[in-house]
Amino acid sequence: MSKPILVAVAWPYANAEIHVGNISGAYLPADIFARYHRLLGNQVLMVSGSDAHGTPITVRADSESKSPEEIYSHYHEGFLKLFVDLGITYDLFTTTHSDNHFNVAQTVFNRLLENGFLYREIEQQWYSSKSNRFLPDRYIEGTCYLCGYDEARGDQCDSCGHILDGKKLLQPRSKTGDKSLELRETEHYFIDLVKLSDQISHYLSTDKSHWRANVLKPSLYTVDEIGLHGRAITRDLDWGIPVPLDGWDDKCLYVWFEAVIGYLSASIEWASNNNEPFSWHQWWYNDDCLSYYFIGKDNIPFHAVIWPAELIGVSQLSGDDLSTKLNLPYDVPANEFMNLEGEKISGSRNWAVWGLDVVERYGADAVRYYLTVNMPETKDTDWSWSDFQQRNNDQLVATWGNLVNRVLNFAYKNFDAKVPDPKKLRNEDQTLLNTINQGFDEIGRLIELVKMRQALQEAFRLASDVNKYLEDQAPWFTIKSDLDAASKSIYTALRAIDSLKIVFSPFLPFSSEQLHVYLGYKGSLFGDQSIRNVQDKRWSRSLLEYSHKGATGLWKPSELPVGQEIHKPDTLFQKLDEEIIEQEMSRLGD
RNA sequence: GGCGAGGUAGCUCAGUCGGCAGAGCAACGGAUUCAUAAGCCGUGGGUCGUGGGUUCAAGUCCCACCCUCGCCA
Repeated sequence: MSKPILVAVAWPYANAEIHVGNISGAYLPADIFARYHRLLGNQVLMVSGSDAHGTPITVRADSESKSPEEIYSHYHEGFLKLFVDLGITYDLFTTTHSDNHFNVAQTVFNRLLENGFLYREIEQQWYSSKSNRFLPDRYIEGTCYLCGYDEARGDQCDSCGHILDGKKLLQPRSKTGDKSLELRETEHYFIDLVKLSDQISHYLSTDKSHWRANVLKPSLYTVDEIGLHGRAITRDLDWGIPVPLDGWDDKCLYVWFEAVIGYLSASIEWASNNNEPFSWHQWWYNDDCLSYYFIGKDNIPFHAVIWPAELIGVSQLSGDDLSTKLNLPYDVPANEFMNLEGEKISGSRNWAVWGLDVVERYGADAVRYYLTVNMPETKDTDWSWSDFQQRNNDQLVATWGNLVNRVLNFAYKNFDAKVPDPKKLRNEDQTLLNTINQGFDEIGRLIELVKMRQALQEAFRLASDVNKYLEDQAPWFTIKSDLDAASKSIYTALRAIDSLKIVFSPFLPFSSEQLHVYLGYKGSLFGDQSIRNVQDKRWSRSLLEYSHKGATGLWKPSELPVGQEIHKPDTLFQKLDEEIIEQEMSRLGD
């Protein structure tokens, strides 16, 4: 039975490059999950995009004398390249800066307004009479009203550490030195989370036993114990999505409100790009669809509370008259953070391992491997270069890479580069194959529970079982006296690695594809990724797509044909010299 | 200060319903050679942060405290 699965992945904010912590936290587990479900034959829709709007991007644009669009485009292009190089197979990776997303976000706003979940309120904000605009707190500096430090930021004082009310700063000025600031009243729309809080509470209390405690507990606590309060969803800002009301077009939707709508808008865009404009209903108006949101822990409140609130409040998009309401998240398997050499990753201090950089130097699968065995599923974990080098050599290369190499080489050299005919298999052969067949169920179950590190560990256990089997059978010995026994052993080992190729493929897709070729298969396990440019009414932009067309991989044990030709093998993974530890360490820091 | 997460082998981490402390790597010993000096067999290694409590039995449940990290005041 083929099931629709929505794989919703955190939207990277387009004012910084992606580092290994971001990858390990959200993008990689999502890809493993999506690839596995595609191999099972489920209908996967994996979407995300660049989060392009908001104040941090305008701040950066100002400081670099560029337009916000230039900033966002620069990082967006880098994201696309990284996801291709690393094999993160989004069916669509788009952007919030698109006609489609503007339309959907504005529709959501209007719908919430119609349904009575928005209200207006007047608040005070700093206004620059020099540049004739409101300035968000992040733009403001001044003297701390608590400790007198004269370079406090609008949201926090770096001297005394207190969170500040930006409106109380003494001698306020903008980051660019503008002192013509005054408090002015401005009106904004708020989402009425109080009105929605019973439904959120009910949602979070019903059938959530599969949710991680680090996601469910704080969310329930916020809703049931602290209580929700209304939140402003508009800002005085010109880089963003205009509020779709007469007289409000100088204000924008607040970025936290509109970016999460991207999951829905990207699904709609995907459907439209594929000329099936309503096919997204299958993932959004369908009780049978399971939607998984892969995010980091910093995003939990937005995905476990606010996004469900928006969906409940919207109920259905205007004009849709269907038997179900918009689907709420089935699971939000948020990960903790990955640190680097024991310290928090920090782009500004150059304390980071950048995705594009590390994939270029060590290859996608080596990086995917290390990020999976070290995935912060239950607590913060640490990227250590010494650990990376050792695990690469002692596990990835030694256990799996070497197994493939020894089996393929033996068959290539001693059996005329063909899969030998085992005739009838012995008990010990069948026992090994049975063990591996059971591995499909066990590893699949773990992936479905989003326990990726345990799943990969099980896969390695199977590789180790094959190594043991080879030691027991010693075909390099029997081939001298009993060719039939050696044939049975090598046939069994080939079939075992052919199965393991599938088991490893969600984690290590590139090397599995390579092994697929070495084993003499035509075609590929997965489909293709491609980047292309599209022309909106207002903007030209690029997006990343994945097509599963032509993919032949299936989540089931090998049926390796006897006599199939084996290609001359080469190593799947490279050993790393100890020197890289020192080299990489010296790159860190300023 | 409040909330949350965490503290288990040299390192990275599992540990479900309370039932004889586990895995991988590292270390040490052994047999072997098809393979990227790889793989295989075996061994050692722990006051489960500290102190109390409940229990026939506590890494696990309860209380207090110490330390680390994060979020919020």
